[in-house]
Amino acid sequence: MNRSYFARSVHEVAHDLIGCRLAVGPTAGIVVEAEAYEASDPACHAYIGKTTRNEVLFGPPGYAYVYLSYGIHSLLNFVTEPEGTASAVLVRALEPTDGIDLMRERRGQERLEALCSGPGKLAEALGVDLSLNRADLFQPPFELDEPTGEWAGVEVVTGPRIGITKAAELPWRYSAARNRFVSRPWPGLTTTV
DNA sequence: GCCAGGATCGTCT
DNA sequence: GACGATCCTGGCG
Repeated sequence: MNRSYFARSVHEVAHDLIGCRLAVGPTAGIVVEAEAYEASDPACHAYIGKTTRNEVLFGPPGYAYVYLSYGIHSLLNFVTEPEGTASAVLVRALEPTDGIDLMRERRGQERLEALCSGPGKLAEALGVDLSLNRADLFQPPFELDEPTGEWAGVEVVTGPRIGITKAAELPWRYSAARNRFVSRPWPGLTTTV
């Protein structure tokens, strides 16, 4: 994987990230849920124009956008599309694979399903905080790899995004089908390939 | 199992 | 001064 992977449509990237392996330091997991936020989208932080906080969204792709939600949780995004076009993929859930004991320690939770099944949870489990805002996804501590083995060609389903009030009806949430680590299961999903 | 409530702070008006 | 791209706990059935 290289930087041009992120220079595509935010929707393509969000879809294709499902099944990819994301490592941050000694912890890692498979991406099983992600959401797309594009510049023309009222729910996107870039919608209001460039500010100090969202500046990285307007820059080149393949960088991390991390911000604080509800004053408590750090949320991890990947900047997509060419420089000048502001969009990002929110990483919403992982299936844990590496450093699981460390994740348990950081999260204060034992259940495997409770470690990375939500954007705030996975950031805490991976040790992602505001200091990683603007970090290059192609440099340590990040490591990203395309799907291998059973994850190659995994079935992806789409549905409405979660936890937003603006443009909540757009089906820009992507997740692995039949996966118990997604942040929230739902009935009647549309299946894509 | 479901729901209500509270924690907590950077960012923007 | 208000508002979140959230999470956990406790109460109730």
